[in-house]
Amino acid sequence: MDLKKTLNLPRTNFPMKADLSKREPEFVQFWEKNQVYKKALKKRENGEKFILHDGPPYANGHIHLGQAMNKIIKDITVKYKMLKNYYAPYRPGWDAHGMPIENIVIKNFKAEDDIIDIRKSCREFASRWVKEQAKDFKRLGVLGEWDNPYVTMSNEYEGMELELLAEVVKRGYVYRGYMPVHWCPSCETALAISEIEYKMMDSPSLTFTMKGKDYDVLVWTTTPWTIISNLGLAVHPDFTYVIIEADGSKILLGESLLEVNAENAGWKNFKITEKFKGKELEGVGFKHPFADRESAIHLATFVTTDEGTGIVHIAPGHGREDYILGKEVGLDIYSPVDERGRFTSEAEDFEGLSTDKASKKVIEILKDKRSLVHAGQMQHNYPICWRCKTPLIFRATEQWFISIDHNDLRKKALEVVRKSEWYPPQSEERMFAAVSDRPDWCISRQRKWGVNIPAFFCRKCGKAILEKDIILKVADLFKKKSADAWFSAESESILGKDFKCGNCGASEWEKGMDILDVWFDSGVSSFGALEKEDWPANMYLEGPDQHRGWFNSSLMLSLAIKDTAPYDKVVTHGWMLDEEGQSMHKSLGNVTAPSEIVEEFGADILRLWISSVNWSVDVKYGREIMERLVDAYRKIRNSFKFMLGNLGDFTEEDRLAVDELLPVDRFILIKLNRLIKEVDEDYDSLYYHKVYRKVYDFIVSTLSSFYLDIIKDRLYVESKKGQKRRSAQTVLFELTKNLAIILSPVLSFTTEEVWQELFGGDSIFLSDFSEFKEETEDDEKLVRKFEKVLEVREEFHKVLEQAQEDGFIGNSLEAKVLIKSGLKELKELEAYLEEIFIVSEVNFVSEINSKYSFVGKLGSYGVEKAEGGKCSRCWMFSAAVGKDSEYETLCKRCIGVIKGGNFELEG
RNA sequence: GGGCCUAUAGCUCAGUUGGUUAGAGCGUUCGCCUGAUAAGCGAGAGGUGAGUGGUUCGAUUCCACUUAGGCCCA
Repeated sequence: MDLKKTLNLPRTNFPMKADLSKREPEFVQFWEKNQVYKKALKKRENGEKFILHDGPPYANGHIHLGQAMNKIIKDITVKYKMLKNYYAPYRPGWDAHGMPIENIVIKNFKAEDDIIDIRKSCREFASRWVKEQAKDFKRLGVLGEWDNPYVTMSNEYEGMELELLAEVVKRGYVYRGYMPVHWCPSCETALAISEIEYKMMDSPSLTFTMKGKDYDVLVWTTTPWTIISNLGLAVHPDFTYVIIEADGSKILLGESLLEVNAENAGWKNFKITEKFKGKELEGVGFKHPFADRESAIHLATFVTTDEGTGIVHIAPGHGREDYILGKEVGLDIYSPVDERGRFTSEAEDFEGLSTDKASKKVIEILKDKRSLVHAGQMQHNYPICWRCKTPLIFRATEQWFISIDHNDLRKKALEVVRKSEWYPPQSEERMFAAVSDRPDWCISRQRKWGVNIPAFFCRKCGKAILEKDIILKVADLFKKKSADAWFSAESESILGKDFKCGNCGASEWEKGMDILDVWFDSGVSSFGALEKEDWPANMYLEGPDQHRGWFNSSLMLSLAIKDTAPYDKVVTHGWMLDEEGQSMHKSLGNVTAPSEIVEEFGADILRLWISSVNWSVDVKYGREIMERLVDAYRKIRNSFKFMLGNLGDFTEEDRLAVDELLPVDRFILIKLNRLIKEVDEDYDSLYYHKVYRKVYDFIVSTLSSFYLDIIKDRLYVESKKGQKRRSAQTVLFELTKNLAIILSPVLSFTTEEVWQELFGGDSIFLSDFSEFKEETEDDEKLVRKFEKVLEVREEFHKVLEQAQEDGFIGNSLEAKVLIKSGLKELKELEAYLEEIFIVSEVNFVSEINSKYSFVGKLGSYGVEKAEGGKCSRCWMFSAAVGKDSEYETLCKRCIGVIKGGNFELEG
């Protein structure tokens, strides 16, 4: 008889080779076909709600790694909550309006083309990428309402957005302001904060004097053209200023900047004649270097002594701080520059000049007037347009703003920040700072692709109106026909025939052509995407840039509209970096696309990686990291394969009761139980890398290198349906089932595969998260006992290793072990020590004289050759081998199994 | 320049209120097995805790500065 065939060797269809990139799409189909997302929701429809509101990615290309990470973390979170029987819907969204799309699309159009055609093209472009990205995300295993996402360009959304704008207007937050904004003279538009880049550039750096009654003042600027609009000067109230006499002039400047300016100016002999505190200078007036007016000194704490003269030139139309100070002290907002960056007739002599040319002319004039003291160059981090890379100017324009301080909005927002939950905790400070510092929100854009602001302008006097009732009318229109309807709408039909200008009484109106800032689009997403009863969301989960972005815009609009925050908890993950810790940039060539990873390794590896890192800080991606993950994945997969292989003849009904289990089997169940508890808590705390670490270590240390190794003997050799084997199988069943469940939020594909192999039928996501069972005192005792014995095992391994390296023995079954130890735990488990050590015999002795020995902390150990013959079936050595006349090569145990017919022939 | 953050073995992570020789897993090296086999088991090597200075009897842990890097802002 071929004895090998009488063994119960593992058998399973679960392949060792995962072939993830090929087989994962089949599971995506399986989930879709079986409507797993819907069923999973339905199952928990009466459960407590957990609403994770999706921040909309921008629909202009395939997803990048950061977005993949974001969606995977969300998916893990939602799936965990789902398994815990929360009602946890996940409705993805997309941001579809905005400049990047417009810029790409517009390349196919000419200047004279119809805006409706351009917008149609934008819409098509965005639709296409919404579909592509949905595919990308689904491929990652993300479950959600993919057939019903919210998209900011849908008619419904565009209409809703205007309804909310109407509410914001009604509540008095929106004003028409004349304020300096970053302006791109090339694109002829105001830019949002997020549309500005910075670049080191050469700037002029000049100092010039302005004449006063008793002394002159030395002023510094890096933008000479703004001197045209100079209306004031600023000093720091606490700095010390001096008047010096140099080359026959009396000049005021900051004391700490005296030396550097003296050197620049080439003053040979100078002396300080007077000293002031900045605050003593308030109100002192100086003549503009060439215009016929005076500029007075004001106090401002933004003045620094890093560079310049300590005296800052103020042009309220061309700088934010200048504007704020100007407003405070009552200066005009003077900005004689048109949309192309050219001076208007208001600027008289400079009319028609670009800012660059005006700068040159200003310098010439200063020279002529002997006002220029020093002209140099400096490197400056200068704002440029993200699209055309042209340097930006600050230009005061008429724009629509949301007042951040109206109705105590900022104060309320800061209170809400304190009340909301932030993870990681430092995120709260960051958000607090972002809300504290933000200026009023400029919500209008001079672009084509977006939701139009339904403002009207009086043709006679230019008065602008933006009123609630009118907006609501237009909102209805948008809901039916999309925002495109704005272009064909007749002013008269919206406003009514006799709508008169409150200012001049005229009744002819022109539609405004501005669109809303895209941050307004996404800022109202909580209203657009969530059912009323799901509002506010339990959680927002985005990258760190959203403190200034979506976390902020969403908060402001929710407070303005509903007086409450849109979220209870805000979770931030880190930024995606390359192997060296540098951020990924196309220009650096260190970008990795998620599709590359999915193609080469599989989505489950990507998911495993995300789960393995502490994503609350920045995350590094690299080749070695992935290779380690692949190794880890294989270990996990093979362990499942081994367990499934040994469950081929086992079903739930074959399970033994806990009190029928062998001690080591019970021990493992208790360890599994503890693991479940810890992992549950770690999921709940968002410590996903701890989940990974604990489960993986459990599989590696507790299972693979210990438990699975030692029970092979029982599984393979013992009676097929005997208690010893069933005891181990019972535990294998619990391990397989529960490890699959607790890993399913992470390894969604592989655990589904395991689940189907184990049970077949419904998806793993329709099951429940494993429950922790309270431990008894007996359990604790048993664990302590085994943990002691495991330490002994480790010590014993050292001597076994010596014997094997020396070639004294090969397989550990060739060994007989001598132990000298008084440890009571060891004695108590004496009957199981052969199994635990995987040797043929264990004897307790009072002295060890073996050639191979080791003295450990818990005992001394010796290894000798096992006595008796080797059983050709179970490979253990025993004196009984050869005693049976019928089965000469078998041991007593195996003879019993064979004679009793307690096996099935394999193969 | 400002705000917030990161820095522990090749990699990913632990290190509880400052207290013995800083741990784990992977990888690597060496060995065993060949009944989980493009698998399994064991043992060994590997860290000036980014750097400098300070507080302290004592610092990976607290403070300051520096360096490198990240996000946001100017």
